[in-house]
Amino acid sequence: MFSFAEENYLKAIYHLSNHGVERVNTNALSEEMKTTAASVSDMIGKLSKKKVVDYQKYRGVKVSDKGKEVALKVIRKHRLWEVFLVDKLNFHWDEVHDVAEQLEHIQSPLLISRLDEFLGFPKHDPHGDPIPDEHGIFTTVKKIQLSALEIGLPSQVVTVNDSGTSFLKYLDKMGISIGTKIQIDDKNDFDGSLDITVNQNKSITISQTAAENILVTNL
Amino acid sequence: MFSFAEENYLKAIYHLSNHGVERVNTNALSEEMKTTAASVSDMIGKLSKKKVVDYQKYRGVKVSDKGKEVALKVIRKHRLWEVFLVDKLNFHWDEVHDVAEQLEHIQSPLLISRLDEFLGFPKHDPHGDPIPDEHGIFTTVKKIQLSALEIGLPSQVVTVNDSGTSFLKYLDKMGISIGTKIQIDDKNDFDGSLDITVNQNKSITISQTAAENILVTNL
DNA sequence: TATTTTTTTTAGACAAATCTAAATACTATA
DNA sequence: TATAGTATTTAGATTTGTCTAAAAAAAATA
Repeated sequence: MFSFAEENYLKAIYHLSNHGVERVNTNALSEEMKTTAASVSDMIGKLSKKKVVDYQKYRGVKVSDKGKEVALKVIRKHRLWEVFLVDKLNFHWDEVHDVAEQLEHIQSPLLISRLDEFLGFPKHDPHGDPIPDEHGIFTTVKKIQLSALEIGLPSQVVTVNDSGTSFLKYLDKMGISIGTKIQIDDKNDFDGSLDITVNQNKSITISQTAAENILVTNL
Repeated sequence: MFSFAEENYLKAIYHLSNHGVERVNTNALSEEMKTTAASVSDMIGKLSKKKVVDYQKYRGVKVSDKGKEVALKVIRKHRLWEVFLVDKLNFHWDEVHDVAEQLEHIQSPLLISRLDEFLGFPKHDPHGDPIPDEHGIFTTVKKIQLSALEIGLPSQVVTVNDSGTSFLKYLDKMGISIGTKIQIDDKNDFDGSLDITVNQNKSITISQTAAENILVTNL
């Protein structure tokens, strides 16, 4: 039905458009896909002909209802496989992305429903991102950047913005993972770094960059 | 390193050449791959340039040492995934082939070694075929076609030659699976069918075709 | 051994996904 | 609003894997 390349483009468009709301421009997409603007133009033309994106020349692109459905199916598969890798095969959360990028293209509805069941119908992947159900429905909690949290308010880590290995390893070292309770003790204005208390027992300082990539929810 | 198509060709050549012993001719390969002889010629040329097959024009092809290694890796992955599907996701043995054909191309040595461990280092897939270890080594038992078994000798099913759904469903109906004990009571010369006793308690008659596709070992 | 039949290879084309380079459209600025 | 600069698209090529049709080689048969 859809090639790997087409599925990857749909996923990227969906992602960059904030779940299909805004239009995505060609250059942003070429950067995300690590390819040229010309290639993006070509592919968007094809996707448009297949009615999975709404495309207006020079005006960017967004997924159609059908395209959103395809994108969500791929995302569902990606995240379920990530749970499998971490929960069953003892992968570390910074090791799963590349493998899941491959596994997400396996075509077999039966496989995915059985995998979902085998994993106990998880609602979130190892990075805290929600897993859409077979109809593409998923729940979101209201989340803010840790850097935007008020001093003194208790919060809990729900997800991270950067799935790169180096960031995830940094979080490990700091003792921060999905579900970790965090409270800001003080903000250092000169560099934006934050003094925080982790799980009510450990005080550390983290950079502004790190704090912007940690998303928390108020408790 | 190798495309899906290349991996599939190597696997087919290895298979048709009886584990790389004999030369495989173009037509046999085109039938196996469900493609044209011209396409096979093209692909063999590419594989030959990559030194994974030994190719002589008009004289057929066989895998080189390097090619055998690649083929065995793919076969190992295919069979491990089949075990996963049957043991963990409750697939039936006639449902696993198509999905495993996709999963066998996932590239991640870590994934495969972890999967192997998770499955308890299985030695055989659900159809009774041996699973090569990470070095491509696997053990075989001496097996003969059920149709070639002598009357009266006890035997046990080790594998089946035809992994098609209809054959596997037929075996289920007959109460035959990997490990089933079979003894031939009589051979009917006019059509080659066999009267057999299954697991020492059930007498049935099976066709010559079926008997040729069931491989047993003497007990 | 000459001829027919079968098998295999070559030639030329096509679709998918990509690229570079050039052309075009849009945007921002003077 | 004309112009410079940026973003986007088109044109033309390339690679991979496939195809059909034709040519060439090998095998079978008379």
